[in-house]
Amino acid sequence: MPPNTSPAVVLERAAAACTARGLAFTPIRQRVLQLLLEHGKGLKAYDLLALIKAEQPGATPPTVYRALDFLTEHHLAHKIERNATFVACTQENHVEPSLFLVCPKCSAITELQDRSVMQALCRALAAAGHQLDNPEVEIGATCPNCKGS
Amino acid sequence: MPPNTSPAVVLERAAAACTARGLAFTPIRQRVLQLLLEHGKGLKAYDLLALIKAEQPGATPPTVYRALDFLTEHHLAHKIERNATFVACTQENHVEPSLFLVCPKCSAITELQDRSVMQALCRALAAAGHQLDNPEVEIGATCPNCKGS
DNA sequence: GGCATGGATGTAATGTTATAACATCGCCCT
DNA sequence: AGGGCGATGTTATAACATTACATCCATGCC
Repeated sequence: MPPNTSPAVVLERAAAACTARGLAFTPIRQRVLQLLLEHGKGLKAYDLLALIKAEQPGATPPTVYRALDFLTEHHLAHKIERNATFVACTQENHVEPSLFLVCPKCSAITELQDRSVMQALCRALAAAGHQLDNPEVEIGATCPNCKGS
Repeated sequence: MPPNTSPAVVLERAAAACTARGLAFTPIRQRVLQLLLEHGKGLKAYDLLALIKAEQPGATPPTVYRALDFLTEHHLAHKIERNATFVACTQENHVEPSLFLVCPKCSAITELQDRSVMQALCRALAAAGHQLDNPEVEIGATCPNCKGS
């Protein structure tokens, strides 16, 4: 996979994945994913709502929350809990758990897959009698751009 | 340290730490920490507010948020971002980063220190050009009690 | 003593994030 | 045609958090 997959390609993959699984990739859902992809960094639900509203004045919170629920449920987007933002998933293959590096300064999100960290983590969890719950692990980490400042 | 340090001991340690650092461990702050300790698992700010209000009817959101800000700023408590709960810190020595295991079912919080996981994590972050931001890393992990169900 | 200072708290209002509940639409299937 | 069902529209409200400004009170200084 190229370092930065273009929004168009990701969208197309998402459409294909939905078709394959019998899911409805409706215009709203598609548009929300597109906005997330175009924006790049995490977007808040109400920012998204404002963008949608510009095109579709009747939009309300449920409009975007429902689309986001769909996208996150089907692993086309992720919710970053720590700052209540949403980000498009750009990993083709989402069987492996990912680390999400969230920059506290600029809110940029970097999705990172690292087998050895995950193994160490799962081992430690198992030793404590726990079990990794969801494959999205958020880490607060200053990004390269903000590290200097 | 014994496996479960008693609330009284932790409170006393907190009071000592504040005195040593010239901080005001006021009744409200003390009471909030005490409630967190007694409760054991994560408490939401408004649950805490309800408890405080029972004793002090004039309490409002800022009353508890200010106490929580104080406690988290001075590492006497932690905020669990993923479900907006707060938990007392029970580790005596908070120089080392900790993992916070958050059970998605029952919201129990387990604080875990594991050097090897942290080292693996920091190595992976460094390789990606990032730097660990805060020493509190949250992991969604089903707890031993909920694992069966 | 008088009084300025600054941290802590009181108080009111508001901002931000998320969901509940119910109505309606449109498609597919028979 | 009509039933079923998933998606969407619509209204209201719940849940979480902050801003802004007023007040209080302990301390230190004149």
